[in-house]
Amino acid sequence: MERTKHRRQGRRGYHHGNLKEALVSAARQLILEKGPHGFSLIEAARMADVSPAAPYRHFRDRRALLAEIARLGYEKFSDRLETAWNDGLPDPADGLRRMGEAYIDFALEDRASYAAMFEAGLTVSDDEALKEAGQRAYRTLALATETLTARLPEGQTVSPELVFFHIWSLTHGAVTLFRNDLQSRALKEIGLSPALDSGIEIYLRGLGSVSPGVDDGAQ
Amino acid sequence: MERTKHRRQGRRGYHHGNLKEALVSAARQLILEKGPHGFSLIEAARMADVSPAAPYRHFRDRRALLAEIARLGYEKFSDRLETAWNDGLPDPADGLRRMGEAYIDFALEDRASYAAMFEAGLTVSDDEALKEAGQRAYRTLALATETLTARLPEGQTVSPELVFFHIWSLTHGAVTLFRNDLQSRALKEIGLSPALDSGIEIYLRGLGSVSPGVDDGAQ
DNA sequence: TGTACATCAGTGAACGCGCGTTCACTGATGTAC
DNA sequence: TGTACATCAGTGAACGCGCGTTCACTGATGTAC
Repeated sequence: MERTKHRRQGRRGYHHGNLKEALVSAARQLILEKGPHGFSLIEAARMADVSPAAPYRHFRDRRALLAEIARLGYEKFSDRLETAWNDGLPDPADGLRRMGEAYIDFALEDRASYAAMFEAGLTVSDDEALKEAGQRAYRTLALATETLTARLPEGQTVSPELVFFHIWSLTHGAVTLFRNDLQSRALKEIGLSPALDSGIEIYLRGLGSVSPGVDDGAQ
Repeated sequence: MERTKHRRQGRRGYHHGNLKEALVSAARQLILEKGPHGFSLIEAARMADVSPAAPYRHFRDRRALLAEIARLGYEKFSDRLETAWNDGLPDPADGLRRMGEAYIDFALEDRASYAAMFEAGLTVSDDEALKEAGQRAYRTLALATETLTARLPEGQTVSPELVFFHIWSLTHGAVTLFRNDLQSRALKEIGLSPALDSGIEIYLRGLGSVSPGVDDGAQ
């Protein structure tokens, strides 16, 4: 088995067929195992049962593959966030809560993409398409917080940028700490999503967009 | 100059004198430039003007040097947090605010150590001393949130672990996003410390430990 | 339907590189007497 | 104060490794006629 090296186990022959996707998926798996800094193009090629030179037919270099994974991640991420936001209906606070959940779901389901997006050290200048995909996600998050702050009760004025920063920090931080096992046993049992949710709840109450002491924030 | 390689420019001769510290400090600089995954033992040795084998007189391997940096970082971090907390006087909320600032200050002043502590992928099982240093910082943070939740007004009950998680997530997330340039121009001008501070303020208000609408939380 | 040919998507060998680590060694230092 | 010697903290050469990337090449595919 091992010695009949090219006996098309999954391959169609000389041409792979959809090597690009196969490399992306192999890379994702490697990132999962070793982090975005540990993954290697050669190993991804090996996983796709292809020579080390083959990836260069589809990606300029190592970073380009990483950037592609990040880009695809941002697109999927944006889709989910937009769906969750649902134009802020019936209430911006509800939308925000749903986005928090969607954020967490994505980060946990697709750890590899999330890592490529936020831990790979890619820069906006790396890739135009990546930049645009990132901006789309950014705009979605920003829209939500702007809507929320615009509808705050009178007397309450907080800069939307600040609210954006707070909520995103809380969410991103929660994901990071949770993934790195930097939290208590008690918290593990509660689970990430409810733990973050209660944090957003408390924050929104502090903001004044939810009546204090009331669980369901629709008003 | 360049060719008279060993004409003691900072070196005392065959023996370095305090190579261990020199390596730690060189490694910190490298981590700053390339991140904890990019630093190499050989390059640190080169910076300390020493042969590639020399570090092995002081560190078991590459990870051990990284772990030492993380350990030293945790100690300094804990010192600062404990000072900031000041036994929760005059008020736990004040202590928490000061800790937030101390946290940010440390993370910004000593980016390299912070990266070694939270981004190097070191595990608790890597090193007993590292584990203990980390636990000390952890306990300090936990003590603060426990004290805070214990003194919450009647009717307000939130698990201390949750509060711990929220505040730490917010803080860690803020640091991470800020350092990775993932925030708006407006926010950069405000600065990290005030931006986080206002986030903690809002959260505490939501918790009920600060009267709503009042800036100074002493009651 | 068959053939010539351009193009595409692979191969596999090779390169140079920097790395982590080991090894036998040796110069410097400190201590016992 | 001087000497013998153990120990410490370096040297420098070498190893094997996996990596990113390039190159001339070639098999497979699709298209024009």
